[in-house]
Amino acid sequence: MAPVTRRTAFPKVLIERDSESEQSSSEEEGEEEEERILEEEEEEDDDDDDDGVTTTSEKTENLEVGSDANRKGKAPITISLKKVCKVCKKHGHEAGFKGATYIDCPMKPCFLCKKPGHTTLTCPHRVSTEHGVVPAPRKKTCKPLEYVFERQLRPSLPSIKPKYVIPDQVNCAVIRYHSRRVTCLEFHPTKNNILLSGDKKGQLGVWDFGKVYEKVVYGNIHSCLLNNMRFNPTNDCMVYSASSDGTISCTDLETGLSSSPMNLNPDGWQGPNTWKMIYGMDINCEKGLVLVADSFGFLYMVDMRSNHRNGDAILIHKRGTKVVGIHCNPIQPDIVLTCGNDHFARIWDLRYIEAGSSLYDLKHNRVVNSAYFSPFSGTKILTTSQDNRLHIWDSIFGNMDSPSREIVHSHDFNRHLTPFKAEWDPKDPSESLAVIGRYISENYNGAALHPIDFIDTSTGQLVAEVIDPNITTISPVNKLHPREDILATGSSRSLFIWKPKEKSELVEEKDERKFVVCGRAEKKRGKKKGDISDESDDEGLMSSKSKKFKSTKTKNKH
DNA sequence: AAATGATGTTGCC
DNA sequence: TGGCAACCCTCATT
Repeated sequence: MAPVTRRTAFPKVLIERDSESEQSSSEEEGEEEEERILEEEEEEDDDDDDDGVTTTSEKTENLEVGSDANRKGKAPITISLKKVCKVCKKHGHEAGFKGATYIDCPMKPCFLCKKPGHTTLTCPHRVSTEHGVVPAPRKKTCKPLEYVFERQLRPSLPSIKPKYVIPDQVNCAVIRYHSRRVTCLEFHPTKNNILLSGDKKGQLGVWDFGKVYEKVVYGNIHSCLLNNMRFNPTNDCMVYSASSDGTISCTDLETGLSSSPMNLNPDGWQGPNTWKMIYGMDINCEKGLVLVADSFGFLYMVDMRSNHRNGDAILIHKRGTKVVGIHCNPIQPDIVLTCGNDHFARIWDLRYIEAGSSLYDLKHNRVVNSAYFSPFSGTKILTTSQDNRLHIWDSIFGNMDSPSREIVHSHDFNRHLTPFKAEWDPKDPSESLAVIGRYISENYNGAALHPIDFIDTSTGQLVAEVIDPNITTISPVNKLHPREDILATGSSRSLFIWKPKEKSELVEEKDERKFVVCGRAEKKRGKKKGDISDESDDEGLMSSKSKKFKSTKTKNKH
């Protein structure tokens, strides 16, 4: 199945319920113009605001609003003839959704690439994703050749770069499984159909998506944000979890019992200046250590045999700043990658670690949400930064002074979302495919949807953008299965399992997807639009799907 | 259907 | 250094 690319995606999806939805299609934009009643005259702002920004068509629109208001004869106080921008509060333009397309405030820098002078709609990185790719100084061209070189170093690589298999069809889902938004996901290391999920409330979910209906939620392990989970590499049923409550928990999935090998807030709440939160966590299996970092820049270690803290805390990032990620190198687990709010990702050698002993400091312009070594060789590093860029460092073909590639991508989250993290496909032998949810929405035939992007980090190209018309919320949490072609997504409070569509194309009328609805959503079954729980909606999904299949081949290049 | 609140990072003073 | 306001394409609830 040829993966879809941006701008050509899903042109044939028909969202049948959309006629009754709240967003008007682009033809109906006119009715969204509003009369603004203001208490003061704004006449003199006219020239300032319009300078170089407002187009003549906008002025015409303003006139129409005014005359429209006059016609209706509503003018109790003063009617401004202008639009007011919600973003910059200035007059003469508006920002916000027009149908399913968001119009940026022209006074602000581009929401995607953060550069001034244009808006997201006209951003070069949006029109062609390859504009977002900045090649390394020592890595100019010759992509196939690079692959040959890389193969010489790593003979296990297949002789031809394999084609990516993209899980792009929702196979099953648990709707509103958690009572708060999902914060992290983890597949079981040996049982292929078990997915663990953590949420903002600290609850741990265990879902058998093979049976779909089999699910458990543990509510008493943590008291707030469950930020990270790792399985004990020597014992499949033990899971370590890190939380903003300052504890590390170790939970036995067979008995449901958990212990707390570490608590960084033993004296309870003494105010925000002392409350420690744990975000980053990873396991060094060679040493049998759980590595953990807090929100004040310190690293801790927990011995897995004794289940007790080991040694002193070590300052690894700027004092007082949050460390959000830890990752041990897959080949040499003593080499550790950390990242945090001090705008750095840092590489350490666990054998000689002390404050300031980092081997490399990888500078970013903003907070670094995540940093991961590539899954097989560990020679590449993929980071996600709040400057709306993915960075790839390549220790063989590049150097560590600057990233060998920067890819502009919208993942600049607001505070209410779980941070986006680009993650490697653990099955891709070429160590180039990565998955990450997209913040900014795209207009897909009248629906504003937030896709999940598959990016070839070696070229910067968008390999696929995955959507389902029923997932209207942003999907910041994504995990690719370690062995199967499966993607798990956490979007708001729901979980989704995606599989490739090649099989469903053969049996297109037989939809085997299953949905389970939890919590309060059940009361609203069949009433609320966008709820994929009830049967009529599911049929709607199927019909839209089959229509999509019948016309997949048409390409309308933008 | 508009208002509300939860809430993290940043930059300015 | 700390306090505070601004940020502004969320989501679910009332």
